[in-house]
Amino acid sequence: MNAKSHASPNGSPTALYQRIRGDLERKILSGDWPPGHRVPFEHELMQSYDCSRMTVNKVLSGLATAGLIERRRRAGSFVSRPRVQSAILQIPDLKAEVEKRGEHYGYRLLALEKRGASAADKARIGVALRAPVLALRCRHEAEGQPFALEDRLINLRAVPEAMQQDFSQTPPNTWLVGQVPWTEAEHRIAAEAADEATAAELRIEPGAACLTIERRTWRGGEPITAVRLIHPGHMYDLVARFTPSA
Amino acid sequence: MNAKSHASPNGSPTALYQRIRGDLERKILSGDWPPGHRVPFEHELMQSYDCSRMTVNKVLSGLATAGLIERRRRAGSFVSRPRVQSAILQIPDLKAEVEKRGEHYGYRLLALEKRGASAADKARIGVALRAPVLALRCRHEAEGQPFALEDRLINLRAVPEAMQQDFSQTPPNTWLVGQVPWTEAEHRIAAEAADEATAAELRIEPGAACLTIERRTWRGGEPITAVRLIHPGHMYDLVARFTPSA
DNA sequence: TGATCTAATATGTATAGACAAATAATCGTC
DNA sequence: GACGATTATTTGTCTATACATATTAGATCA
Repeated sequence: MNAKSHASPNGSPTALYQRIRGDLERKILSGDWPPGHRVPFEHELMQSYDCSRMTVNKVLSGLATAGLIERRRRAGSFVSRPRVQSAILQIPDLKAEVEKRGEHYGYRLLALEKRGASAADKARIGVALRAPVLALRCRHEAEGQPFALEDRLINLRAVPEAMQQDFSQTPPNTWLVGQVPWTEAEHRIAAEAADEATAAELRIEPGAACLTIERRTWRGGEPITAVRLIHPGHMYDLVARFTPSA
Repeated sequence: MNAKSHASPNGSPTALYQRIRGDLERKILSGDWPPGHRVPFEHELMQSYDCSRMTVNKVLSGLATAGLIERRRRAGSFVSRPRVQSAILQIPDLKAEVEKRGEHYGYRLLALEKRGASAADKARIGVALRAPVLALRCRHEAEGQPFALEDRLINLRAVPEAMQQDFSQTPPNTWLVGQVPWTEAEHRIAAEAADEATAAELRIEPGAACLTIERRTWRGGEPITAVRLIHPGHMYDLVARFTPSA
């Protein structure tokens, strides 16, 4: 028996694997199979679809790593309990984002300093006291209007190349993305009132609501960078979308 | 030759698949293999690890669906270009979250109305004009202190059971999670100043910075619910974490 | 030179069979 | 009925093989 004999009956060229996966996903996501429902055993599925166990196994393990089902030996596979409420949060590259909307992107370096890490720096980025760090503060603009303040700390032990970079031209944001690989990241999102300095630099009223995003990244436990982005709350929305089934 | 002969040399019981995957992931995430680098061919890996092609194929396809590599027939597999900056945003179940911290959770239903969808409702949740919706507003408290205002619209055509539910006891939040499966969600995060009513209900100063999260969910294109959560900005942080390698 | 055809190659999908490991169910014993 | 050992079932992993399919590099030809 050869693989071709399993092309779907209607002649569509979809792989059998995809077809089974789609069928099961639909049953689960439609609520047809509620959480806790037992998915057919592998040997039942191989009969239904007239295929080998490897094929249905691949489908079921895939669904398991995607979190749609849970599998227990001897017991079977079960539709997972209520989905965790999670979403993919896209942290945009500001320059690319602005230009994608056809607006003119502007950038201004406000301050740059190489220094030994202070106690505050240490708390923020997690390097040793007096370890070399690069601190910079800059402003992003769209059509001449400030829309984000970036306050960044870079661990120079992890990213020594940062010293060679001319940050008066390239935003650190844009440079670091794609330059330095990371393995872990943490984000913290909060709303705060703008203080005097921030308000002046963003050209908004002191006390106005701002959306702040703090982001820290590591590579194998070593801190890379910590950044704090302050957006005027009214002009910036973060949109996160989630659709199951990669 | 049997499967057992591939137990890792040091006697660890890890599956060969896991070991290969770990090895390759480390190479990629450490930056050892930079973006664009060609991963060894399947036949090369099967020689290195002395295993069958199916095994390395499973590893490589896994890495591909995880987005770490890209595969091209005849050309080979390549480490992906700079990772998209995305993160898993955990939208917590408020009640569970508060109780997890050992604090007393309180809840108060402020308003509940069944009505035909207004134009505003239509814009917000996407149902037809005058379609039946359930609108409710409630407050979440931790240790007696308000920390979130929930303003929700439920599409009664999609979730008729909502009418039977006693929302003066159970937060809609908690009830909907795990009750109604969904396939798509959209989140919008912004900072806003509290208006008079909001400030009174949250017991904060009018104009204080608030973190608002809007969330809309669908099931197969049909709107389920739209919710707006308003948090006093100072007391609520959202933490999102990302670690590659499911 | 440039376009086109051809063969080689790497991945994509699938099969059938094998043994390992975990665990639910059963049976036997006290 | 409670407890413990045994058995059966299901998933987890792996092998060796096969053919399909996309794509590239090289050969061929206009």
